[in-house]
Amino acid sequence: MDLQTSINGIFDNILEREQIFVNKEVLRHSYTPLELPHRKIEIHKLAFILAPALKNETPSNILIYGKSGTGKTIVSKFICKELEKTGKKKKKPIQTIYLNCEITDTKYRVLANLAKHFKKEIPFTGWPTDKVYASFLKAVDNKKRSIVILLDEIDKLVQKDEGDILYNLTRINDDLKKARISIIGISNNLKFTDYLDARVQSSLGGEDIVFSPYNAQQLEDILKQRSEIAFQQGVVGEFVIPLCAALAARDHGDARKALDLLRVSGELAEREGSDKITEEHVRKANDKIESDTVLEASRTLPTQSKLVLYTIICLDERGGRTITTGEVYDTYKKLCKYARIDSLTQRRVSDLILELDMLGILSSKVVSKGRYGRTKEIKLDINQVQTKILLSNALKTRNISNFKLPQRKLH
DNA sequence: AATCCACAGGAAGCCCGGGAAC
DNA sequence: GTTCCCGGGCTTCCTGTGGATT
Repeated sequence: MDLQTSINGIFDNILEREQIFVNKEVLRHSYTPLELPHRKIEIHKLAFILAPALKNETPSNILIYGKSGTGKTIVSKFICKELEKTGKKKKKPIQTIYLNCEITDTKYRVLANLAKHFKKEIPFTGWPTDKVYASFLKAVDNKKRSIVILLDEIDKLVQKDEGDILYNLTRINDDLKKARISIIGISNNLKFTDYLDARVQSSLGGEDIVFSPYNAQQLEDILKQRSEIAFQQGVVGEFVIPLCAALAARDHGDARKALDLLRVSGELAEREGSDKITEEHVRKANDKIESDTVLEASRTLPTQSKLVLYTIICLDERGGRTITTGEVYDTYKKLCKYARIDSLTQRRVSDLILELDMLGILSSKVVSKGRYGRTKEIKLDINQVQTKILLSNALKTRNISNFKLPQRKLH
């Protein structure tokens, strides 16, 4: 009976306890606030460059640089929205398209995705790329209009050697009779133009805008602005926002990180049933975010990468010398044999280690040991105990937790 | 100064699954 | 069905290299 009554009101109880947040969505990165603090100059510059679109002229292509969490995406999206709005008011058809090149990461997909915005369905794969291009061209050019294409994380395309799509896109106006296309490229990498074709470089980089990282004070302003909408009055402790700002500023002024910190701190406080967010919550949130991202990354790793990571953790536990590629490969091969899984070549494993590095799970550094060759020195950046348990669970059909490291060879 | 280790990491090409077109 | 494309994972083969040792 007692149990019944307490369960009956379970959601009421939870809702009653929600004394921290008013609107949590405000703290997510996808949320666009009405005002973007400390980005006035950039907004004006962008607007100035894009304004010709409203006078039936083609705006210059633009390149936007800046590290992650400096507001590049949000500012560009904001401006595009405004541009469309004004275009509608003035009866000038302007369409803006947002594409993230980390997801849409090949020329085929970029073109297919663009074509989709003009009601042209193109299969995931199958067509020759030039056919997709032609089909996109036809769909766009069926009436007079201005189009602004926002290519986020454009450096990913170049990295994957798909940069020639940029050449096509920057020259597309030559093939168009009615429509006009401008491109805004957004890049995290300041030096990515170095890898571009000189012709693309000149036409894409007509205008450059650099977003510098926020400093701690600016981050504080951003957090203050959002926290006023996000939280109940008086729940945010005095030093909470400065601490979030300081922690994020240390991480190259990443506003996303600052917002995450604040949100997770709030969630932790809420879960504890506390009615105030304290600095302690922020510290806990900082740890939680770090371990969550790493664990999540490890969980979604393909089997072979899991095996490689497991090998490295085992070697690291044994301690002693620094870990090198050759050592990892030897042990990995034994582990594979033990688990009855086909092993990959050293070349491939070397790439897998690099991938783990890029995920922030480990850091590897190429060092030369003189007579004893050149190799990568590998250092783990994660909570090994948790990750090891997670990995052996994920691979439990192979029973790898019983795997014993072979005796260390004497050098 | 020459040698040589133990790899790094580029290039090319294979194989496979997914899909379209004929 | 066959034949064509695309992309991703992988192998094979390869050339390159920093610096301790000879």
